[in-house]
Amino acid sequence: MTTIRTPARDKLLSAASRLFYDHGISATGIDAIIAEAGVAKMSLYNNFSSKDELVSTYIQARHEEWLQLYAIRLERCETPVDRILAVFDAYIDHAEFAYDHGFRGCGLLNAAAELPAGAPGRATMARHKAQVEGILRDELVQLTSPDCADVTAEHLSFLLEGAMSRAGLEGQPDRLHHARSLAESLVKTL
Amino acid sequence: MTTIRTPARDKLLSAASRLFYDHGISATGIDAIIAEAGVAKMSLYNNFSSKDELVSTYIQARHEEWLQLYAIRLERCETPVDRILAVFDAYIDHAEFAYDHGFRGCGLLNAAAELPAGAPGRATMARHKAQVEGILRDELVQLTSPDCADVTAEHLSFLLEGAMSRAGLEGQPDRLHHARSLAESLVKTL
DNA sequence: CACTATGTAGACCGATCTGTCTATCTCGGG
DNA sequence: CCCGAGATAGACAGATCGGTCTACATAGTG
Repeated sequence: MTTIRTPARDKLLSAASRLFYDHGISATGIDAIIAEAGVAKMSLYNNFSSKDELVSTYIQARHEEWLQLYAIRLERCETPVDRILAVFDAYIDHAEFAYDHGFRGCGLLNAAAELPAGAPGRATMARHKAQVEGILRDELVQLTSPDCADVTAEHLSFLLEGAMSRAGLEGQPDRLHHARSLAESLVKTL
Repeated sequence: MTTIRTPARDKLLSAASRLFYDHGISATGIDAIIAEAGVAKMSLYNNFSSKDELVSTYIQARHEEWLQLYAIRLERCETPVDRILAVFDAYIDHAEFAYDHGFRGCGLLNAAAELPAGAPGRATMARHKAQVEGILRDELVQLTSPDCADVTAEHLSFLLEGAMSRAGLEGQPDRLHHARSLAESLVKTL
């Protein structure tokens, strides 16, 4: 089976990713997506049942995209401190990747901002951020007590998300580098 | 001149504030705003030239709203440490005020998430966050060296914004209280 | 070759969007 | 008392939205 599979779905998802990130979700219409993807409208509805499903897929893809970015950084790590700072590096990678065509901060957080209070999508984002905090805590317990690891993991998460927000507003990743050095000195005193 | 002024504008602005915060900006239509305000459509266009101008006014109002919240907290402060923690308290006040009808994090950040990369509105938000950081720095210089004040003000800003993001995703203000205690122990070691 | 998967172009639908306009009403001040 | 400012309800316009449908093209597999 040498099937090349369907490229239309991939073209749609990557086009939607660009547009959703750059302009926001509800500001991005179906017609803009299929034009960017260079694909017929029916190809969208053959691969996704609705725009909502495309949005959900986009959110899921962004989540896995970050995990991938982190996995790459992880390969070159040896110590727990390395692996903690690799989380910050992965955020920086994401920022610098988006920098050319308009850095706007965390795509997941921006997407969440367009969802009403009870929406299931918001819980997905909360879980993603909790997972990042969990990664930090898992490394920190190798360096200190469980209680201190909990507190410090949350502290580092605040540094990450806070710096990402500020960096997104300013359109440049400097703040994330500052957060990384704050994290470094914070972790090295444990 | 005992003119009561125009109440329609105020009704519109407060209705728009609620809806913009709860459901997002582009998800909130003109018709929903005038229905919530209990006002005719022409009253909107007599007071605002377009939805965009209403949005700008909303953003400006949210900014001043926070300054007001902070000013109230400030009255009961005596030391620089008090005034630093009052910033966190003002954030908590905002969170708990919104908690009943669906807390969704910082209204300004959520609004920024719907604006494209170069939009002037995003610069307004960046300035607001820089102003908060400036308030923190102005208090910190009374406690430590200017260089250390710079670094610590940024650190505290990250704690604020990071905790606000996490709290917004989770729909409850716990994270902000955690950020406040982190800030407290951070500042007390200066 | 013929079959089937998938993709294409574009007309089309009903709903909703922002914004305009008109005609009427209400009410405080001179 | 009367006038004018501001508010009202609602029809209306033009654009855009998400989504459906049809008819046709293409390409890999038996």
